[in-house]
Amino acid sequence: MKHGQIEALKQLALAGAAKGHTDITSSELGKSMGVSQQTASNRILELVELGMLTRETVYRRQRIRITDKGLAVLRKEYMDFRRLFEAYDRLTITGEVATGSGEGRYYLQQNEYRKQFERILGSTPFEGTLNLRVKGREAGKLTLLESLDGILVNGFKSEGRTFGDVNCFLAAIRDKKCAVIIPLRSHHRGIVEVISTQRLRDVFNLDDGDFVAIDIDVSSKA
Amino acid sequence: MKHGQIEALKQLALAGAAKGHTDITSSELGKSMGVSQQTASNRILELVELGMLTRETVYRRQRIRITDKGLAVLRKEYMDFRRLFEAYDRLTITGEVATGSGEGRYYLQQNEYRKQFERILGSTPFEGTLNLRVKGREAGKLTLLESLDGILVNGFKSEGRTFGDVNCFLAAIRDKKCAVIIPLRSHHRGIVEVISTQRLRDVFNLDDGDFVAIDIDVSSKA
DNA sequence: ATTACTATATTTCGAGTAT
DNA sequence: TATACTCGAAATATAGTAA
Repeated sequence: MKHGQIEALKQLALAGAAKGHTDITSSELGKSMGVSQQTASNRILELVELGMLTRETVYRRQRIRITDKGLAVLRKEYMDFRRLFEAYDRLTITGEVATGSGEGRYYLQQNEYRKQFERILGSTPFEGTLNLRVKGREAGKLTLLESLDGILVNGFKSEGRTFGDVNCFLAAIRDKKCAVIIPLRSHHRGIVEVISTQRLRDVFNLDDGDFVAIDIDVSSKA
Repeated sequence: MKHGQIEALKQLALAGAAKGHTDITSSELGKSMGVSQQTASNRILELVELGMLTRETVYRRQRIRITDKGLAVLRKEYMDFRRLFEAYDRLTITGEVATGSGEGRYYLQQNEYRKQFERILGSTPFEGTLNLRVKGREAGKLTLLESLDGILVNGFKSEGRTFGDVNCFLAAIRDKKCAVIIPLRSHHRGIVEVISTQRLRDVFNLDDGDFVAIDIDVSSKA
């Protein structure tokens, strides 16, 4: 099915052919679509041929109704856009508490990062990260999260080393404010790293293997 | 702006370029659009040229983000569809009580019509119509109503005369169930004709010139 | 007025291919 | 692997026009 056909269906629907009927000329339809009368006429013929419109002539105009088949096409388009514009802005990922490599602690000790995390969390961050290992369905959410733009934490150079940009999302674990950090130039490791103002293992008395759900605000921007 | 461009924008948005970014190849985009790699590549170039996308190269893939300008185009499309699928199903028209030509009463005396109106109202209709004259903005609503498909009341022949099809909508005046009838082959006269099981002038003590609001259920179908 | 046909003009596509 | 160029082919739009 061509795009011009869907556009014609849409214009006819907007003119009232979806709920009832519309009496329209091919010139008028062409004008609303930004094409010629001839092209519009063709569209109507094509759509009738496809069984998406019914047509009768009334007072030299075409009385057009969109059939259920035509309506289904429009509804599919609509659903695509709904997915786009009515997507959630919260994401909950559940993971298993795991012991990290100590890398997170090393990063949190870097003053350039600390200053920026402090602005995000509202207070000095604890010098370490909580690592949550995610698997299966939850890993898909992590992939999604990695594609989103959150709060950008700028990289820097220090002691001859390069520290890269970090993507950051505000989040909460059982209403305790925290943040998920995602190094921008790293590959997927199935680990969610969480920072907070306190040591989360202590706050919630967590041990390796405990499952924790984290609510992430994916709408958070710089 | 071409349709192919809007389709490309939509596909990129669905791939995540609206909320964040998507790393995609021109082949992949082409596949999702049902066009070749070359065409998809062209679309991306065109959209960048139009300022609707930003692009950088990451790991031999194109990291694409939709700009606010691109998002505006998608949002406009979405709004068109929303108008289509989230339209009201009630319409209130206010009109002035007027004395009709007596035609309504004549129609209501025809047994073929009476039987069908009785099925619609649930009980025998009163042998007459209440005429409401509508003007200005309200007249526009009447035009809209005339374009909708309601409950079809079939025409017939009797005493050598042809009685045409009538379009009918369930309605209510101050919670009193009634119906609006619209002869299918008549021209707009700025009059809403209302039938009910009782004489509405008596029920509400109406005189010519009184204003009455009628709530019409435009979703009512045969 | 219309619709819609035919013929021509224009656009768009994608295979081949350089980078 | 990619992207993106050229160019011949295919598809599409429109002008002119008949009914």
